[in-house]
Amino acid sequence: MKKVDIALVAKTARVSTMTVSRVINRVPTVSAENQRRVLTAIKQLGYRPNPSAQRLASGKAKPTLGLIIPRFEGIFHSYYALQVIKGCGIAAERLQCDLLLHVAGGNTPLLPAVDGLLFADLFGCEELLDRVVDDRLPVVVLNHYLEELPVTCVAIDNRTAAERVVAYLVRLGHRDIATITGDLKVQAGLDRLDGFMKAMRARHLAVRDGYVRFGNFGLPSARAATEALLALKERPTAIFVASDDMALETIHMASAKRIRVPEELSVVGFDDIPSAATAHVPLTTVRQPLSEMARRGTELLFQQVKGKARRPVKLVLPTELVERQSCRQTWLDH
Amino acid sequence: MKKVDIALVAKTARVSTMTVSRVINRVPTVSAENQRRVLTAIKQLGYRPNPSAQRLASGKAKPTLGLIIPRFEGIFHSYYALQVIKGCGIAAERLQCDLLLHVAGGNTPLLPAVDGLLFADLFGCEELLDRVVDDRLPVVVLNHYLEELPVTCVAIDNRTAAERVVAYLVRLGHRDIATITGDLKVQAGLDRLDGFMKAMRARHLAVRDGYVRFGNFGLPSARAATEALLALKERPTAIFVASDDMALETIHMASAKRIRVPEELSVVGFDDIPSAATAHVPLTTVRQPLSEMARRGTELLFQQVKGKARRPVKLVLPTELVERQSCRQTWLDH
DNA sequence: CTGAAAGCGCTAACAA
DNA sequence: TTGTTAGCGCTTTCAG
Repeated sequence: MKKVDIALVAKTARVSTMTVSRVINRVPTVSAENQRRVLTAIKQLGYRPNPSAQRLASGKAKPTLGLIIPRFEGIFHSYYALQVIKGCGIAAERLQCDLLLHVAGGNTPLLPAVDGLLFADLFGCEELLDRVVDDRLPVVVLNHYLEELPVTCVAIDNRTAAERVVAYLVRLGHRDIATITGDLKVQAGLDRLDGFMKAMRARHLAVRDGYVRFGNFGLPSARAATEALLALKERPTAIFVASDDMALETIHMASAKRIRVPEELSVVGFDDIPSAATAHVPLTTVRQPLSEMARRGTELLFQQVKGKARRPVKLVLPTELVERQSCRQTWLDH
Repeated sequence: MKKVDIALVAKTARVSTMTVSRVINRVPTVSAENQRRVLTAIKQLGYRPNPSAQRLASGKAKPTLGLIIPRFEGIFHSYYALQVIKGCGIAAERLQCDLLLHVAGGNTPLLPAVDGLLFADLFGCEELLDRVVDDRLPVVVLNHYLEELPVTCVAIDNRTAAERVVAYLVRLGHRDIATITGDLKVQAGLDRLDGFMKAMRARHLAVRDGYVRFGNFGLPSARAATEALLALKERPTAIFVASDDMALETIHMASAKRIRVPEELSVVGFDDIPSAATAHVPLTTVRQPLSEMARRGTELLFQQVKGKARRPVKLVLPTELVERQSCRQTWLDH
C-alpha cells in the first residue's frame, strides 16, 4: 500500500500534478474533462492533501496559536475556561489565525508545533512555561501576573477587587467579615485573600480566629467552609466568597439553616456568572472581564508572533463590583 | 529584511543547517562550542522554526482534528460547549492528535487545513458540512443525527428521553403537562418537543392550548414562556423544560409568584448541569453523556483519518432520568 | 488551458 | 561530532 500523494493522483488521472493542484484549489481554468478525471482519481484513491505541505508550499502566513488549558480538577466545570476559550476563539477568528487547543495533562512531553502559546492559567504548567521561554517561543500567560519572568501576561486585578469588596462591606457597617478562599495554588485565589487581608488590616479590623476558611473553588469545599463559619459562636455578619459558584452554595446552606440572606448574613461572590443575577437571592459580586482578558492576550500573542511586539507587556484588567441583593446594612432592623 | 530560515542561522553561526536542526531538536551530539554559536545566532536573528516545514520533513503522523463550534447566540454560555470541548480535548490528548478550535462565524470562507473535522453541532454549519463532505474530508457531526447524509454522527437520544419524562410525570398522576421548548432550529430542541408530543399522544393526553411555549435555550425566552404558562387560567401541574438553565429559571419565577415547587408545580429539566443538583429546589432532570459523546466522536473521527474506518457510523447515546425534588405526585395533599 | 522546473523550510539517512 | 545529499508533498512561476 503506497502513499497516495498528489503525484499518484496525477498519474492515475493522467495529468500533471499542477492540474490536480488546480482542481483541489478550485482554480477555474481546468477543462471539464480533466476535472472529471482528477476528481475520479481522488475519489478512487481516497486522496487527501497534506495540510503541512500545503501550508509550507503556499507560504500562507496563517499562524497557529496554541491555547493550553491546565487540566486541574474542576477547570472544566468553571465558567472561567469557557469564557477564555470563547475570547480566544473569537479573537483568533478575527485575526485569521488557527487556534490549537491543548489540554495539558500531568506530563506534557512535547510542545505542540505552533507559532505561539497562550496559557489559560499558569497553574500546573510552570514547567512547560520554562521550556517554552527557553525556546524563545512567543508566549502569553493569562490570569497570572508574572513579576520576574520577561513574559507577556494579562491578568485581573484580583487584589484591588477584594479590597473594594471589604470597603463596600465596611461601608454597610460590617466589621465581622469572614472569607472563604479559592484555591491558593492559583494566583487568582491567593490574590483575593491577600486583598481581603490587606484591606481589613488597613481599616484596623481584626480578622477573627476561624474567619478565614480555605476552599478550592469546588462546591464541596464551599460547603465545608460554610458549615464551619455558620457554626461559629460569633458568627460573621458578612462573608466574602472567592467565587460565585461557592457563594451561591453558601447562600443555599444559610437558607437551609434559616439564616436569612441578606437580612442576617451578607454574602459577596466573585466572577459574576450568569446565575448570579438570576439566583434566588441575586448575588452581589465582582465582575471580571474574562473574555476580554482572553481577547487581549490573543491579540498580544499575535503581535509577538508577527514580530511586531518588542518587549513583554504586563496588563492588569480592572474589575467591577456589581451590587445586587445579597448584602445589607448592619443597622437595618430585621 | 530577509527571511530568517535555518540556512541563515547556519550561515551566521558558521555551521551546517543540520547542526542547527540538531540544536533545535535537542540532539545531544553537538559540541558545546557549536551549540553556543547556534544559540547565539538564533537569539540574534530571532529565529523560529517553521512548524509546517518541521512536520512535513519529519513526517510526523500527528493528525490535526478541527473542532467547529457554531457561533450561535448563547452557545458559549452553555454547559454544552464546555462539555464537548472537554471531551474532545481529553480524547485528542489521549490519541496524540492536535485539536484545532474553530468558532464558525457567519461566513466561513475557507476550511481550516486539517485532517478531519468535528462539528460540535450542525446548526449554522450546514453549508460548511456540504462543502466538507464534497471534499471528502473525514467528518463527524455531534448532537445531530443525519438520516440521509453518509456522515458519521454521534447524538443523544433526545426523543426517547422526552418520552420518558412524560411517562414519569404521568406515573406521578400528571395529565396537564406543558412544555417549554428549546431552540427548534437545533435538532436537540426539536427532538425533545417531538418526543414530548409523541408520548402525550400515545397516552391520549391532550396538550392543551398554549401548553407548548417556544423557547430558545436562553433565559429571557424561558422567562416569557414561564410567565405565559403561569398566567393560564388552567395552569399545568407539570412543565417539561428543554434545558436546566431554563428550568431553574422557571422554578425561580414560580417561587416569586408563590407557586411552590414541587407541591403545586412539578418541573423537569434537561442536561443535568452541576447547579441542578445544588439548586434551591434540586431539579429532576435528564442527564446526557455530553462529554462521552464528544469523546466517542473524536475517536471515530480519528479512525476515519487513519483510514481505519470503512463506512459512516451512526451512534445514538442513551440518557438517564435523574430524580430529585422538583416533581411530586398529584394526589399528595398540599 | 496545461505542464516542467524550482523551490517552501526542514530533517532522515548516510558519509566523512 | 559534523556535513552532504535527498527528499517530505505541495504550489509557484513561467513557458508552452
